[in-house]
Amino acid sequence: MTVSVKEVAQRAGVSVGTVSNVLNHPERVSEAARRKVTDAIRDLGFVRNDAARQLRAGRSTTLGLVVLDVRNPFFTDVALGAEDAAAAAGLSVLLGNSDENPERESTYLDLFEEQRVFGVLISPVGDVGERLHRLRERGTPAVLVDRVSADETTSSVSVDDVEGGRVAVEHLIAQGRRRIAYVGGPFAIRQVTDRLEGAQRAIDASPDAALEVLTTHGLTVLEGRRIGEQIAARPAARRPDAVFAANDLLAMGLLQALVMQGRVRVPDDVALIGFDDIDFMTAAVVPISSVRQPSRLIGETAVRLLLAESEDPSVERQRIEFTPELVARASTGVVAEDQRNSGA
Amino acid sequence: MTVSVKEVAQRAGVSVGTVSNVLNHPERVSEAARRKVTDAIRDLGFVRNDAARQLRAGRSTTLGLVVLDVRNPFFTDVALGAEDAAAAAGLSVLLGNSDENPERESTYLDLFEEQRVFGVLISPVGDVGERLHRLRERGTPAVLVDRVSADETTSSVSVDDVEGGRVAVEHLIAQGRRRIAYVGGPFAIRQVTDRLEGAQRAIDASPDAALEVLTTHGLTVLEGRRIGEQIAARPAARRPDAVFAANDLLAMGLLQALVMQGRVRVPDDVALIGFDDIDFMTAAVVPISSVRQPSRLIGETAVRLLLAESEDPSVERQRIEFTPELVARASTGVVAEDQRNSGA
DNA sequence: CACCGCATCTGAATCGTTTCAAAGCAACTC
DNA sequence: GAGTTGCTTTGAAACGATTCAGATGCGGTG
Repeated sequence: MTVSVKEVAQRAGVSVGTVSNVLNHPERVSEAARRKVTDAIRDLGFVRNDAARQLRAGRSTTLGLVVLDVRNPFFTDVALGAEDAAAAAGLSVLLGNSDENPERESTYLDLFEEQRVFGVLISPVGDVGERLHRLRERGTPAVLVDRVSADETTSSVSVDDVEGGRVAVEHLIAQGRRRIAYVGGPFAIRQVTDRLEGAQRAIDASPDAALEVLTTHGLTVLEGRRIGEQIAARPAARRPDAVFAANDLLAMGLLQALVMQGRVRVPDDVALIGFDDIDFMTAAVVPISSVRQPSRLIGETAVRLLLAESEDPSVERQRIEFTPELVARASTGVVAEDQRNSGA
Repeated sequence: MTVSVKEVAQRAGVSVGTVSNVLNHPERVSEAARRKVTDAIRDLGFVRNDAARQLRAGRSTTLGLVVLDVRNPFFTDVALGAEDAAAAAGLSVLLGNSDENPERESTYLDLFEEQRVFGVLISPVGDVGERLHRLRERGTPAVLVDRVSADETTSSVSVDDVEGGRVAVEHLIAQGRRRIAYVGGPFAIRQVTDRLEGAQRAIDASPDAALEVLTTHGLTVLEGRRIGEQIAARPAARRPDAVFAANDLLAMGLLQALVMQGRVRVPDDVALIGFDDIDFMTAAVVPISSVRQPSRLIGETAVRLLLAESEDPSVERQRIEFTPELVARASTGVVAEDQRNSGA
């Protein structure tokens, strides 16, 4: 059924070793032999069996990336950055979607480990320190993405979520808002907690501001819509005058629910700010303010750190933390002259 | 470094065959032996080497999915559907992003073939008939996604793009528009051509309507913005009164460019409709009309067909074609009471 | 012409798992 | 007690690519 090196060797009239050399070390092979072998490969339609190759090599040329939610453009952007950087190093990326579910996360890690992937990038749901430790002991390096590493053994690439949260709420306060709601969850996700902490700091710095926390079951448009409906249903006096959503998908859902009911005006009644600054924010009913993360760069950097660690496992671990950037738009009362040029 | 079955066997005091049986056919093994083996596995931290397993088995439990653009929520939804269906069959999905680039597409197909993936799902850029034929000859089944198969040898799951295009433009005409622009490209992508053909049909059915074609280099927000700026820059009399965008990302970009310049009102001056009906459309500045495709279902169905073909390679090929559905919103002058509940 | 160095080629050994024919063993039948 | 049955276990063979120590051949040298 499948053509193997042996058959190629036979057809070309050389040994299997020579075939392998043509494939992997062409400089060691004479012009004539190379010709014969490449011809035979073409004629027979030979395709290298990666499993056999890996078995011998001990490690694959694939790296695994586990994200919290593939539907979130932030993560597809991270994946894109990772893919680029990996491709440049001759690696490819296997993308897993944990859907904020620790079990699925664990399943993907198992899968990656069985595959002896080159390395793992992960945006974890819960605490994976122990897990990554074991992985590394068995020779698979790992890098945390969008989360600061808790110990010295793991590199990480992230954004200062606390600062991001602080900046977001500071901005809301600067716009005159005082009764602020934080929408996010579950709190097992570190980003959710950190952004809240940042929010709290900004509140603490402003004596007359108050923070209310509304918990969601996930960071999705649907959950945002649910909370938005709750807020819209309240009597006007009991509504917050600003909402900081833990990410843009939530913000999107919130906006839909608030505006479409027609009862709440954004930003007049309620200001709104999200987090991530995904491309779609500019095009929202009311362009939504957000806190921008350099998503592609995060992916690229994570791969770079992974490569460094894999080349020299004793290399010092790095915790790279980017500083997020406030992007103010109409949803927080800033008249947006917002022709930003995102993308390439 | 790595623990193998041999070491597990030694530690447990049994043969390697027994270890393998514990892993793969536990019912064949006595309770006592199973205990000893599982204990040894735990103690040693044994993790199966998938490469070796595959080498023996001849085929992996991973399937490859190549999409045109991971950043397009339509494709992540398809991927999600595929992932679900695959997981139910004990398979996992390797996601590749061709970025509408035939070379990248080809690279992913090579990669998948070397990996001896279980099967390939592909939303092709150009003509891959020949390529898939060769793949199948070597034992890897393939299913086309979001594209009708050109021959009898390949199954496909798609949406009737011609009908979708027709419905979209028919709707624009019904809303009183006559000078209609189609925005899309490159035309190597079949969906782009088919949707145009549908548009043309609707135009042909209405003697006083005219169609103008504006070509883009890709189906992205950025390209949409570029064309939108061109349209906005025209004198009002030379503008179309309706735009049909080949997909939602383009529509999003168009909307941004049209509305944000402040010169063109949507839908008053220019009506706008997209294609795919991604989640974000409801939340746009002006909620954008679209043609909905059952994206998750497409992914699930594709996996189903792949499984069928892999079980019995002689099974009859199917071309499943879903009928897309018009979703009218404010961007085409329909007052949207649009609380649709998308997602789970 | 014997010897050397160099470039090239060879093929057995190896990676770790699964499979499967054969063997071992205990219980049971006649 | 010989024979049979059925359950477990064994261990060598196989999967296909890569590696590497040694073989081969060739031109050049003294």
